Amino acid sequence: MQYWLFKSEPFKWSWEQQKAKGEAGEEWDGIRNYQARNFMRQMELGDRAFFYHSNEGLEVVGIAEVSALSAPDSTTDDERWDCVHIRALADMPRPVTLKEVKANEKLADMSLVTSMRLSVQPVKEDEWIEVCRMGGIDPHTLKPV
DNA sequence: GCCAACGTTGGC
DNA sequence: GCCAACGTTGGC
Repeated sequence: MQYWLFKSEPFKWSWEQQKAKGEAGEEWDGIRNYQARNFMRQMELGDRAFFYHSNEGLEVVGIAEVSALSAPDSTTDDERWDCVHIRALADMPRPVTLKEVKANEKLADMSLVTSMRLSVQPVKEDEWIEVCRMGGIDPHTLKPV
């Protein structure tokens, strides 16, 4: 399994809206960046992802999973762009802020810190575990700890 | 609201 | 293929 991070500005598409979609999940449309698109093409069903609120909030608010493989983005006719679907799995019992991530030496190489503007990012396994620990969630059961 | 970082576009 | 201009992202 691979790990990822999706950024969204909450006034455009929030974690609350994502959760409201439930099991059905939702298309992660609107990505117009090659790097982000390429990461989505690498995703597999069941890959886990952090849901991060940018601009407002600036924190990881929940955990989602990839629920559909990358396919043409329905919001454009431009063949270059495709995207996955994701489904909300669990709230972060304690949202992990960007400030906390930056303050944690173990997360110094995390894309959230080093590639600030990238909206879909890979997360290494040890980073995944560390952010889960900070957020008070068990990375396996997704239950609060 | 500002502005730095950075990706994309287009002229040459 | 270079690089200046421009647009967008996102933290502050």
